[in-house]
Amino acid sequence: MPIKSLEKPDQKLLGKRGEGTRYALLMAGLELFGEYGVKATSTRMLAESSGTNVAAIPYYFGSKEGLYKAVVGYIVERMRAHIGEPGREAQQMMEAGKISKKQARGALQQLLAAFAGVFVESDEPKAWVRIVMREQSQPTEAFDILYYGQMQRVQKILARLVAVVVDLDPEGDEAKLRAHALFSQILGFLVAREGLLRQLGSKTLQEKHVGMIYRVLSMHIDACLKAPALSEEEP
Amino acid sequence: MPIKSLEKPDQKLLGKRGEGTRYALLMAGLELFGEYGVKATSTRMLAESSGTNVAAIPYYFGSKEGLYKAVVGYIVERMRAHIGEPGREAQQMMEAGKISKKQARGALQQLLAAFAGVFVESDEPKAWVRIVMREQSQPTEAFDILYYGQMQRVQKILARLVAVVVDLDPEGDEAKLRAHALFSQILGFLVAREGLLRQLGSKTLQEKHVGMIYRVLSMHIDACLKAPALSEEEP
DNA sequence: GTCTATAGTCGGATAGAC
DNA sequence: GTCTATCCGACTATAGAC
Repeated sequence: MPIKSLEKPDQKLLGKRGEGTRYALLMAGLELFGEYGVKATSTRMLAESSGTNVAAIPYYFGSKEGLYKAVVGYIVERMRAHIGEPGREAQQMMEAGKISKKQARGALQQLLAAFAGVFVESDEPKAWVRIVMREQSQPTEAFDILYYGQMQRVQKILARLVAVVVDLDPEGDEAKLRAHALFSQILGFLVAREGLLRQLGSKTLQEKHVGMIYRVLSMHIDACLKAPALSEEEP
Repeated sequence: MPIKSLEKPDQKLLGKRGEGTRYALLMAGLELFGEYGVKATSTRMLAESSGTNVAAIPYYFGSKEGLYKAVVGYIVERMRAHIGEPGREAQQMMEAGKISKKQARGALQQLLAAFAGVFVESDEPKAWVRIVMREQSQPTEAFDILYYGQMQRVQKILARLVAVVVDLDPEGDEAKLRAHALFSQILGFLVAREGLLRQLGSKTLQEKHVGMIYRVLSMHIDACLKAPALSEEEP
């Protein structure tokens, strides 16, 4: 039984008969779509991996693509649970009124560390992260589900926190771009991992590597936030 | 003007009869494998796009996978031509003897700007970049061709330059990880572009965005390089 | 070297038994 | 709700004409 973490078997969903099959397909889709992509994952693979049969896919989800979209919706749901909390904290702080630079800096470190946890943490990138990345570089219809479901909120929070620290317009391009660059530093340890591992001469990320990655990222983030505002354009 | 189309039709390759067909397939593969991935690209698509026929693929390359490997080999060849130059300069400087921190800092900025040119520049990420990224996150047999063909060298140069600037062991993990983090900041504008574009409220990257991205990246790189060495482990 | 025709396989979706 | 059997289209690779 492979699936872990994101895939907490939600017992509430298993009440009705048939929900077990539905859920099993969802989990198999999460794993296989992440590993091989939608096109390369056959309904037969899904049926075997889930312990069901090919006919169950059109029955529950209309089609293979329907299953894929349901998987993406499930990812959004679970993302909320995982990185939602530090995000909510930061959001509440900002909405509650003024937030100091120091607080914003701390919130950024915390939020980005949460992402680093997801991206760096595990030996093998989690299947759902791969799905998200694939949608980023080659968006399908399902990208909207991801973006409006969760990503947009995270982007906004990051940009606003950066804006507070560096004294920028939170709606301006510089805040957005700088937030994106910060986030990218973390992302790189996920998407360009294979090359990194070869350079480190290791098959997987060792604990010593992970520890140093966290420290390097924290230091770099801090350094970047010390850089002053770039654009002083008059309106 | 940084990097231009990887796809320069090399006339020298078109001498013999049949080389035109071979080359046409190579170009079609570059485009279609980048756009859809290997599995999702059919031999029919390749034949139509190249103006040839399906039988030409096994004839020249043995199989569709053979064509893919040939495409990856071609990418390495062209990468050498493009980002090779600033890399060679930096390498020669280092091999020639001592290199000052200021020189190393300049070389890093130059080298990373060359990558930014490739990654940020065009509206649509070039097809070959997508192939490289796909191999990073889900390496196939072809990854070796990429890694030992070009990437390894770039990694080494970046790590050594970082080591000079920050006073680190060029073979140590910190230099490698910090170089990787710097590179990632640039990479993020390629792999997470869709989300960024939505945040910017734009269908494509505008010129004003590109300009600001360059400035932000340059500033961030400089800021990160000012951060002191982290590890002071005794041997 | 090029291309058409075709073999042989595997894909997704469906029908209908249980 | 579940599952087997099956349809039919799309796929890769090959055979063989030109």
